[in-house]
Amino acid sequence: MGPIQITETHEARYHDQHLDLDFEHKTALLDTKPMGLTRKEYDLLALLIQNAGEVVTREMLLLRVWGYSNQIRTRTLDVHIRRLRKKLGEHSGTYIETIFSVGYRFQPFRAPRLVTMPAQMMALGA
Amino acid sequence: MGPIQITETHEARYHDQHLDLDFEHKTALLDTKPMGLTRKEYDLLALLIQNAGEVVTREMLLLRVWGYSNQIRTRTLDVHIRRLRKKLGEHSGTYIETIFSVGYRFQPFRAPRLVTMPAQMMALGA
DNA sequence: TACACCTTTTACAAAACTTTTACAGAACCC
DNA sequence: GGGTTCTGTAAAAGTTTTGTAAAAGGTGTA
Repeated sequence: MGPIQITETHEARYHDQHLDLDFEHKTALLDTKPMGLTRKEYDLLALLIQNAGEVVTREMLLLRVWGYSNQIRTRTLDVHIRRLRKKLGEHSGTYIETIFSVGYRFQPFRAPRLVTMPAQMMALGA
Repeated sequence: MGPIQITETHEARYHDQHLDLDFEHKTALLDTKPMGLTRKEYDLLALLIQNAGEVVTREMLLLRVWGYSNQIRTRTLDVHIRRLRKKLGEHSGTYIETIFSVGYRFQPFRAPRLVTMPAQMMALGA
């Protein structure tokens, strides 16, 4: 397999049907209304969005948002995720996905979405 | 930010008519849909695929996926194989082969299947 | 200092995942 | 065929991880 070219483009904004982030001004709008995110909440959401579609590990989130190096045991990430989801309201389930024992993933809004079912349901052939 | 050059030394992906594994991102797609594998399920499938066409012994699987050294009696490998087969759906028979008293073998899709031979002879490379 | 607001921890509940158990069925060997 | 060993399977039991509410701890500011 040959060399891979990755071109990193740092978009200045994220935009979809409901959500707008301006990374330069650090503002977040949900259905045109300011989300009222705190600093940490914004940082967390921004990092997830900048990796939209990919899993971001807990380790990475704790490192990049909190500056925590490995092996620190804390639930603060979970609490912030919860508050983010709350502020995302009815869309939270559409946007922020939990990857068990790994981290979280932001999925851009685009209905209909590919299913990501809990593994056990899949195992049961649901 | 400019382009980044990454030179791959090992295969980073497996791909055939139905199945796609990205070993770097640890994702598995079956007919373009996420398989929803758990960590152990993924590790198991990845190890089999990385030895596609060859028998991987129970001993090796238990060592590499579970860290179990020899002489541990457990059925967890069998249970995980079963769950993998379930998630592989209709293709499971095509992909995962049981080698009696030896282990399992992953066969890439469309690989011509060798004639059924007493399993142990095959395992010995007969 | 007192207040308002944000962050982190604590403690427990709930969910997801893994392993064991128990037995049925298949493969193997005479 | 009959005995033995191994694998397939469902379900129970066990473990780990995440979700949540509430309390405690910080930080900035009037």
